[in-house]
Amino acid sequence: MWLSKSVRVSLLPSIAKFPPFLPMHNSLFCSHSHSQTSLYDEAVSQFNNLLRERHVPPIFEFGKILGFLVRMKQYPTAISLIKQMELKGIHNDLANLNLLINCFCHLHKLALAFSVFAKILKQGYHPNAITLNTLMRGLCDKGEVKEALNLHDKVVAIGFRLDEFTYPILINALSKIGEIEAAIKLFRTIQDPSTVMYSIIIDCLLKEKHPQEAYDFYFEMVIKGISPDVVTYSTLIYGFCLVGQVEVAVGFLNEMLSNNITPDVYTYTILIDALCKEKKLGEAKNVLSVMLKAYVKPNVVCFNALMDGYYLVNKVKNIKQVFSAMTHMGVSPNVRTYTIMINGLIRNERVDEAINLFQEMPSRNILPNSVTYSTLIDGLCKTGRISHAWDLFHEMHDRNQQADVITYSSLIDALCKNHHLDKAIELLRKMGRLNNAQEIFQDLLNKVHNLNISTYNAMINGLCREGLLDEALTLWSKMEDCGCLSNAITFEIIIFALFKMGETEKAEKFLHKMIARLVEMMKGDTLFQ
DNA sequence: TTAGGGTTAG
Repeated sequence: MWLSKSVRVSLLPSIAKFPPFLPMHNSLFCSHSHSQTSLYDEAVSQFNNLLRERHVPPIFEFGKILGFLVRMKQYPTAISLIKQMELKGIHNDLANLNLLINCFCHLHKLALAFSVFAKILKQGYHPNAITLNTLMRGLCDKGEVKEALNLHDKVVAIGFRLDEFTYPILINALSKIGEIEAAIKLFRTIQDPSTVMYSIIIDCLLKEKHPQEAYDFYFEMVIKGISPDVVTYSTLIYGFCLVGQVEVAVGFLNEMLSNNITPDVYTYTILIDALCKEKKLGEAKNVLSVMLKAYVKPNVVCFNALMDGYYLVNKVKNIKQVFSAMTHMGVSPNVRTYTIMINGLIRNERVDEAINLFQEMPSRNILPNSVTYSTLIDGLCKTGRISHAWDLFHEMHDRNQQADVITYSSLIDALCKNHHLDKAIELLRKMGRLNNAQEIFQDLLNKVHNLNISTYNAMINGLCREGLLDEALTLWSKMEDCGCLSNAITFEIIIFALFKMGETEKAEKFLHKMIARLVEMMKGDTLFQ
């Protein structure tokens, strides 16, 4: 009921009036002739020209170029150019030193970032809000949110004035680590929260599935006269689609249109993705044509969402159409495009085509990541091609792509089902060396069921041999809980391992348990096998 | 010239 006023007439019927497919030859969307590389080369060569001038040009001339390189995410280059300036005896100003901090932060080299900060202080510059905001963002990006908050508290305590950019950084960081209460608490300390701050809180609440609270924040900002912008609306549309309230999302879309806020590529992509996930491909396509008519160029994310949708409804043929439209518009596929295609082909039982696509990736300069590997490994496992999956598992390891709980689960599941216990144990051994071994092991426990006693014994033995005694005992409990009672071999494995690890007390307990079980079985006139 | 929020894959 609380949303009835904001939900206007559904836009979907009006979208449906648009023609079914799009004019792909629109020259406005074709790729530009200036490549990123040439702009980069141009910037570096201009910088070198500045360095060669007889009279040192104003520092901000260097700064302009450095700023451009930072926007292009060319952090190592920017760092090396700043070093060259210093080698020539040109002193950087505060702006350039801030920029250097920014580069180190993006490369997660916080120690170096802080050493520049020390240099700023040593040279007698007064750090400004940008300096501190950049450092705080660097800490947050590295997961050191507490340290960022400490830094904030310290500088505020000495009377330093931060600015409107500071709080979005901190609130967002708290939100992203799930500390929503702390995020809201910090938000409430700010006198005049901005649209950005409201958007962050709304986004977080919706992602944590608290639509009512999110709506309350939205309502509060409107009442206070703080206008929601295209990001706020896109966030609301995304979040309400996420909690399954698509009609509310459409209401927000209508509201943003009547407030003359133009949807951008994010807004349209969010809608296209939501419709695709509901298998409403016709409507998704219509949103795409509305988008094109509004001269908003779809990006790779948008095409990826659409392709995933087509696979979901098994329309493999349409993928080629989308793929060529994408290429025609100068949008390059990325690793997710390939992963979506590989996954879609597997879902449509076209594993060989998926393998071909996977093999084509390096020639396109796109390297498979752990999701790509896991997707293909899972497909191979499910179609019984275990040895190929096993090879890929080793390949991903060699190429520094970390296997995770999903990769291990697929493989262990398949190996257990196909009686390749030796290999399952080899995996358990690898798991033991991982940070998230416990998580993977829990998942494994959920997956293994209906195994027979010799399978359990083999796995327990494997775990014991690797010194993973806790895991072995957990598996033992699970086995007994499942009604698969230990036999003499099970006890022997566990008792031997416990003695070997010096856990004499536990070993003796097991010994007693074994004897008691033996007596019990003899009483019941059952042979102890 | 430098700093803040929203979209896609197993």
